[in-house]
Order: sequence, then C-alpha cells, then structure tokens
Amino acid sequence: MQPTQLNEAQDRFVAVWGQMGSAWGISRTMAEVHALLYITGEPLCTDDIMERLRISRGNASMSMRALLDWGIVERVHRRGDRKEYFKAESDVWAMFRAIVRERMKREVDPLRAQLYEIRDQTGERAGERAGREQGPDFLAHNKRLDELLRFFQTLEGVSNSFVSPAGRGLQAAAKILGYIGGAAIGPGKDAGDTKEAG
Amino acid sequence: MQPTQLNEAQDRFVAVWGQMGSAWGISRTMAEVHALLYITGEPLCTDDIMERLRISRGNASMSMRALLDWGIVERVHRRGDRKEYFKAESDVWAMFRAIVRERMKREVDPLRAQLYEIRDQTGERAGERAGREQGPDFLAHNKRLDELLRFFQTLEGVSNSFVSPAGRGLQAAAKILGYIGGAAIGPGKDAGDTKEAG
DNA sequence: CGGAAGTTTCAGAAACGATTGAAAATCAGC
DNA sequence: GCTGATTTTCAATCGTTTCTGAAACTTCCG
Repeated sequence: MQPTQLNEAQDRFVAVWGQMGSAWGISRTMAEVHALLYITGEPLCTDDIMERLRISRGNASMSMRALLDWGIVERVHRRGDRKEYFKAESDVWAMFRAIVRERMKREVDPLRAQLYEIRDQTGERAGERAGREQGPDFLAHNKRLDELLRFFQTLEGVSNSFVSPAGRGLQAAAKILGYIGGAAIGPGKDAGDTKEAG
Repeated sequence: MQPTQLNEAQDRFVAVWGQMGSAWGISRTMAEVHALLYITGEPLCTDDIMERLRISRGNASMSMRALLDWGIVERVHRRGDRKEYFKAESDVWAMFRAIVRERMKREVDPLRAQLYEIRDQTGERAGERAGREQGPDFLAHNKRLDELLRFFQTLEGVSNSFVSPAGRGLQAAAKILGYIGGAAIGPGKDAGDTKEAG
C-alpha cells in the first residue's frame, strides 16, 4: 500500500470525523474507528485498526463492540482466517437511521420518562395538596413541562417515521425539503441534483 | 418561597436537563443554568443562579454568556436595579430552532467545509496524477465522500427550512408526521391531540 | 484434552474539559 | 474622572472520561 494521497486523505477524514464525534457526545476514538472503516470501505481486523489508529487493543475492542451495538458496523468472517473482521454500514442513510434510532432509545426516551415523573410530582392533585397560594406557580410550572413533553412526543413520532422501514418516504421528503430549503433560503450553494442515493 | 414540592421538582428538572446536556456535548452547567431559567419562568440574576446551583460567579457568568450567544436566553433590565437579569426563551419550538441553527453553524457547516477540502484532495485530477493502478480505490473513496457530502447537503436544506421564519410550515408538518408516526409505528403510546403549541 | 490464536475485561494512568476564585475590566451615577 | 457595584477573564486546580496494558477468558483445532 502506498502511503500517500489516499492514505493521507483517509487520515484527514478520520481526524475530522473523530472531532465531530466528540462535539456530539460520542467518544472520539469510537468515531475514528468508524471513520476508518467507512472511508476504507473494506473489512478490517482489530490489529489493522490498532496499527492504523495507534490505539491499544483494549480500546480498539471496546470501540468495535460499541459500534456493533449501535448497529453501524458488522462482523465479517473470512474463510480460513480465524480473525474477525469488521465492516461499516456503507449506506449513509441507513447509517443515520441507525444512529437516530439508538440515540432516541438511549437518551430521548429515558429523558421523556423522567420528565413524566417530574410532571406527576406536581400533578393537579399535588398542587391542591400544597396549598391555595401556590396554585398559579404550579400551573405555570406544569404548563412549561407539558410543552416540553409535547415537543418530545412530536420528536418521537418524527423519529419513528424516519427510522421505520417505511421511513424511506420521509427520506425522500427530506431530499425535496432539503432541495427547496437550500435553494430558497440557503446561501445559494450548488444544490446538486436529487437523484436517489439507495 | 417554600422549599418543598415546586422547588424539588425544579431541582429534579435541572438535574435531568443537565444530564441530557452532557450526553449531547453541551457543558452540564450550561444546560443546568438554562434548565433553571426555563423551568422557573422568571428572570434571574447571576447571584440567584450562583446560589441556587451552587456554582462560582465565573462559571455562572460564562454559562450565561454562552446561552446568550446561543440565543435561547435574553437579558432583562429592571428599573432601579443595576443588576442584569436573564430569562429563557419560553417557546419550546423557538428554542429548538435556535439550537438547530447554532449547531448547524458551529459544527455541521465547518464539517462540510472540511469534507469538501478532503474531497478536493483526491479529486479527478489528483487521482490521475497518482498513477493508473490507484484508479479504482480513488474512485470508491470519492464515492463514499460524495455520498456523505450529499447527505449533509440535504440535512442543511432541511435545517434551513426548519430554522427559517417560514419554518413554521415544517413545524406543522413535523406535528402531523409525529402523530402519524407515533400512531402507526410507535409502541402505542398515547398520541395526545394535535393542538398548536405556539 | 492442551495449547495457540483471538477477544474481552478492568484497575490504574493519562488526557481532557470543566470549574474556581481572584484580579482586571466595565459601567452607572455622581 | 472617581467610586462602588457588577461583570468578565484566565491561570491554576479539580473531576470525569477515556485509554492502556496485562490478565482472564473463549474458541478452535490437532
């Protein structure tokens, strides 16, 4: 393998993707491993990753496991080779659907549950119990909580539409919206064509 | 102010919101300050925040500044009081529009720019220069980069539609989608009504 | 079985980002 | 332009998260 041009571009991509990961609350290394697998396009084994990214075996193993859990990387077995290889999901939309699905499940759903609990804590019953003077404050507090809750409920619905098998429709809608939005409002960047990705 | 029920619920909300912040790459304290202002509903000054959240003056000041920059908190002046007070945006949708706008500007746009640069590095010209054997690899590499780029372009468009003044339309669409998605695909949670939030 | 190849776990170390607190800057009113 | 109240800045410190490396484990094959 020649260590120029392509490798250099790959390394840059890995760095950029890793940086983005940390801005969104994903461990930098995990994002880097994913970036390497994605940009490389071919299955790599733990040792390849350790070497290329200069990370420890433990770290490589943990990151791989996490990516597997997220469903954006899959195991690949090669005949006559005991090592496990890993390959990144190569369809960008499928990848983002998986990410959205997981983040909703891990972060938004629990958040909603907790918000509901808090809301119950000051429900109509509780407000009355606390005394007549507190009424207005309780009411306003509950209203704010309810608005948030309603927002997250909508978010949940949109995300379900996007994530589901039928979500392809939303994806198409997004492309159209993206096109319109980009053309009508954006800074006039080249909007490209609208040809299908899948 | 009685230190029961309502305060307790507020504290819980602050904690939950702060936790969520850190999962999304926002400083926990900043999210907590915002949570406090949001759930409290009324303007608070630096000292109020320091006291309630038990944080230093410097931290409170920095966090406030950051929230102001994000456009989800505004200054409030009171006659006969030199102190500055701060109040959180109370419209949930406006708040999320602001957050989306800022995150796109700060993280997605620079990412796109860097991706473009990397793409240029291995553009058609560069590929030819590097030798005929590398052709297929370069091509595949560029294809992957292009797919990502196209995805982010669509995202940019959707976000513009959502964020713009005309974005109210998208918001309404989101509600409908949320309703359909939630009812048709979700685990049958109570879908609530579709009454307007604004 | 025994052992080689590969993978996972985890306690401690290192790196990183967040927080403090005191000093410097700013500002309103006199 | 001084004074005292308020806000901002920033180097030092602290706390959390991530990473390492070696040991434990699992799996496959002869």
